[in-house]
Amino acid sequence: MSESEPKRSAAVGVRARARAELVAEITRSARTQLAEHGAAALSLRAVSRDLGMASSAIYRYFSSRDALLTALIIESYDSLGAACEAAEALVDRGDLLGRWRAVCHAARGWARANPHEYALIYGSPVPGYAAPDDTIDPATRVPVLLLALLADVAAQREERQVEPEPVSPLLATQLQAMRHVAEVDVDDRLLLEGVGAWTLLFGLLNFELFGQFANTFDDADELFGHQVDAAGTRLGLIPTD
Amino acid sequence: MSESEPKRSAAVGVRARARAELVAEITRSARTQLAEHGAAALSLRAVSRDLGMASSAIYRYFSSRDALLTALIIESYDSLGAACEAAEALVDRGDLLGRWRAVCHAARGWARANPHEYALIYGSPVPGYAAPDDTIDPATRVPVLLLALLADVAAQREERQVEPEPVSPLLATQLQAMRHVAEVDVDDRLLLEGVGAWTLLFGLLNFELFGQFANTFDDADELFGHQVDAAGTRLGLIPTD
DNA sequence: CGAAAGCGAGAGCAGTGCTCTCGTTTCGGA
DNA sequence: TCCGAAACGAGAGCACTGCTCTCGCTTTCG
Repeated sequence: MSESEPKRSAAVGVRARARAELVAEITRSARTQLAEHGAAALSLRAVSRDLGMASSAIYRYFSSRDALLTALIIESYDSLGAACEAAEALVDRGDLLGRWRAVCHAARGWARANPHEYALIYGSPVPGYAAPDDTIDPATRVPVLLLALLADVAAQREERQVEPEPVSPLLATQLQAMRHVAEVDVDDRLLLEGVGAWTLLFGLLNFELFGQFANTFDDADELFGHQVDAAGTRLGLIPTD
Repeated sequence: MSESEPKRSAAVGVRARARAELVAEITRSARTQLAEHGAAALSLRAVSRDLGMASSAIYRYFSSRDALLTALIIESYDSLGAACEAAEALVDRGDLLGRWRAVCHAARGWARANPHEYALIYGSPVPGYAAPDDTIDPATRVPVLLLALLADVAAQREERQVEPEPVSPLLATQLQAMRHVAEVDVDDRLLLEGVGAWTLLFGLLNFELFGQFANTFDDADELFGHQVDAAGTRLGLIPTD
């Protein structure tokens, strides 16, 4: 536990400290490269040149290019999640539609400001790439945020009677597992509507950022706002309360 | 295959014929590589080795790796479009929900059968890559198919009065441009609903194929069917007619 | 104090996209 | 029919990549 007798009390150890700093510097340089030229152009050698060290030295800190990419993926998920959470937290808790809108527009704002990071996490995965377990937690931040919102929707309209959606055993199990992730209680119907809204949100972002809207909705501001509001209506969110 | 017609042969030219064949062989080999290892692993040198020719010779037929990729993109769009069109054509014209379902499930079937091709056209684009004009036409096959479906929806329910959706001038212009692509007449409200359905469809496919549903909807069959039917309901499609 | 582990540099390997040159083959106009 | 021009394939070469291995040096720790 405690090293209570360091002769020369060198805190955490000069080597460990240097290591942490170098890991941070490497990811910082890599993040810059990612933002400027995209994940495909991320080069370990370019990072090493940027830091003035031999390319082989990078491997003391990241076992492979994929490992570095994984670190960037985690950072990106966290960055997006933080942006959405921050925007949503600013809205009055009772304004459910406002909270939904805030999440959507924050996600879009982040994606447009960081297109390469967005493509890294929501675009085509690298062929041989298997997402390590470290990535699934940050990846769930936005879904968890939406699940909490759904729970508040369910709570707010609890007096109204909703007839249950008939779902198959498999789908029911999957929905139950989804509830378990965020520890919320939402009926099947609303949960399915939420999955649809979540999917639509990132479908819109994919189309806009990956060029599928090109030549038609080059300016997707209003289309996005309309679709988000329509999805909000489907979730039972009403303008003011 | 008789070469006893010197005039015809001369007209086509042995060299032009060889060229066309080689272009076809190169794309065939490249398509195999793409299907097996993904776009990132597509190597001009590997293609040249596969065909038993020097790597530099490839450049007589494709000016760059990107040019080859563009050919594969066009092929993929056409393949997906053809699959959807074929499936949709099998359904009775009056069964609008059936046609919508057919398109969606055909798209999903194609995407799952050709995941790398799907990632190539609906995943993150190559950073410096600008889609040539040749690609936009094949890319519109599925949207055009859906627009035709929407037009039939509008025609079938023409008696029912729909109050117009208030849209801004910009959005109205964009929707008008969209109508122009497929030469159909669909009111703003239905058109917006159609864009949402189209976006949701590929949002679902992206999530499923790119791993966002992992650990939750590993088997997305029923979720997909449910979301597709829900979108169909929103479009005003009813089970049977 | 001395062995062990961590570290950085450099050389090297196999692979990539792409360019250039150099003979050869084919085409098309005179 | 002939001959210059264009198309072509092969090979060498350049600059770059991820990654491995070895070799000294330094920090750590028993």
